Amino acid sequence: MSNKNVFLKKYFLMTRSEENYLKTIFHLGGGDAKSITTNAIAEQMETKPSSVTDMAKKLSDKGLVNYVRYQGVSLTDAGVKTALSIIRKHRLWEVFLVKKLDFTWDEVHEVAEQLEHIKSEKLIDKIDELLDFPKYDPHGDPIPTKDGKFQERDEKLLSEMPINATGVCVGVKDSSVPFLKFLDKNKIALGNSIKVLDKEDFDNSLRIQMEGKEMRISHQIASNLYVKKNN
Amino acid sequence: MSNKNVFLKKYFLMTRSEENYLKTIFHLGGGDAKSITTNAIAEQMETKPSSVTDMAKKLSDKGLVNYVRYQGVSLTDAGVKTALSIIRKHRLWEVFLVKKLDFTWDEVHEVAEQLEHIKSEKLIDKIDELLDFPKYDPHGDPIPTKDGKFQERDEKLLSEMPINATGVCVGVKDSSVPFLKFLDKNKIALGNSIKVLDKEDFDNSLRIQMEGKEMRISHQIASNLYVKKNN
DNA sequence: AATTAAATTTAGACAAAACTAAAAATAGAT
DNA sequence: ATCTATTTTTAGTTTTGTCTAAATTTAATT
Repeated sequence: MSNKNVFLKKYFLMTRSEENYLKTIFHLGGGDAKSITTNAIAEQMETKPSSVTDMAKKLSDKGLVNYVRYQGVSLTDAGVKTALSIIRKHRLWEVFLVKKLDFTWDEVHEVAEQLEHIKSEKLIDKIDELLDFPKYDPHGDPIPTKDGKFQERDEKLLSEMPINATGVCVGVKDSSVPFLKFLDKNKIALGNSIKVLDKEDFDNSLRIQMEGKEMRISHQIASNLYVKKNN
Repeated sequence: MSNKNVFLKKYFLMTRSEENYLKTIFHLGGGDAKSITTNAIAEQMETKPSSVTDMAKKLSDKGLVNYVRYQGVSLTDAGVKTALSIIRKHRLWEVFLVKKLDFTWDEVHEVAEQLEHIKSEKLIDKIDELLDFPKYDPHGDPIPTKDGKFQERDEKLLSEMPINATGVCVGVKDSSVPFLKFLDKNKIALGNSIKVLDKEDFDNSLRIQMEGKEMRISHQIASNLYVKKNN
């Protein structure tokens, strides 16, 4: 193997497992210099803390995480960049599946988990172009740009909106299959207009108007729906 | 793990490596009850014969190949079925890349090698539908149907056509990047009409008419181009 | 039929990524 | 400040897929 390839191997070739760790650490907040514990990562990934320790060392050797024994890990700049590129691929594939292949929003995650590891810059850029450069995935999560810029949104959980506030559904916090199916069944979709009519102190449930229709929403639901407030 | 999943694991879950072996064995002719030697497989896959032996045992245990020590392997019916499903995915993805994402035909193989291992029946069926159920991939190779039917074509190598015979370019035997780029540069494309004008005994080169334009073709090229003869 | 060359398999080792069980370090509570 | 409960790491093992080197079988030749 040539010197050049040794370089490539060390700095660019990521295994599927390494990519999944970076993604998880990012989602747990490890991109903001915050240290994430091995336990937290293990729980999220349904693996054992000892496995996380092994991987932390490997990713640290590659310069992708800062790891201090017993203190947890955080992502380096290179780690953040890599994590964002995987998240970008994941979310673009989700949009592709929904827009081009008629998948429902509760079906896309599992397949995107596989597609996000396909290695071809041209492929994902062309998919991006085919979809006309979408800004959000089917669950309302923002899609990082090619150069790793992350669009943060000014959104609130429905449960945190005051009475009489109006807005638009823009995302879900919980994107599990049962929750998404529940939303479908109750005709709650991203893009829907929302007005908070009343809050019930007793159980924290809400009375809202959605697309003109009045309905009651439990706290459980309201605390998993993101709304962009009208100003 | 439940009993059901043990069943699934043994009979359905194929690793990437197992899938690549089955595909290679099929391409070497192991689907026609013919025995393929470990050496041939090793050479094709750029691996060592001892590694092939190991995998032969594993695939035999799974009922996907017939393996007799020192005699080589051939695919069982289940093995053929699995190989065809991977080849189907590979070729459909190639069509997708060319038709929907403007890849050139020399760029698609490498990416399709990755995409062919994505596990989602719905995904590949939807891709098939999006492409309007294509019968051939960008190199003219037939795409197996969902139920594993393989469309054989009545095609000849250009080098085997008699003088004055006419036909249409339908495929390439060698689909390496240099050969495909050569064809592009010389405006030789699938679908082009062809007439054999003359054969040169000295070096086996051909004088042909392609889309009305006369050109000289070396034996090397002619023996890697498939032509469908007009009747 | 014996010998030799080539192909194939076995045995043992390694790397990646996971695990278990035991040891070590940290943090919380008195 | 010490003790204990929890967290984290270490050490050693497992599985998958690969490798090398040695042993074995097959095939070819005389």
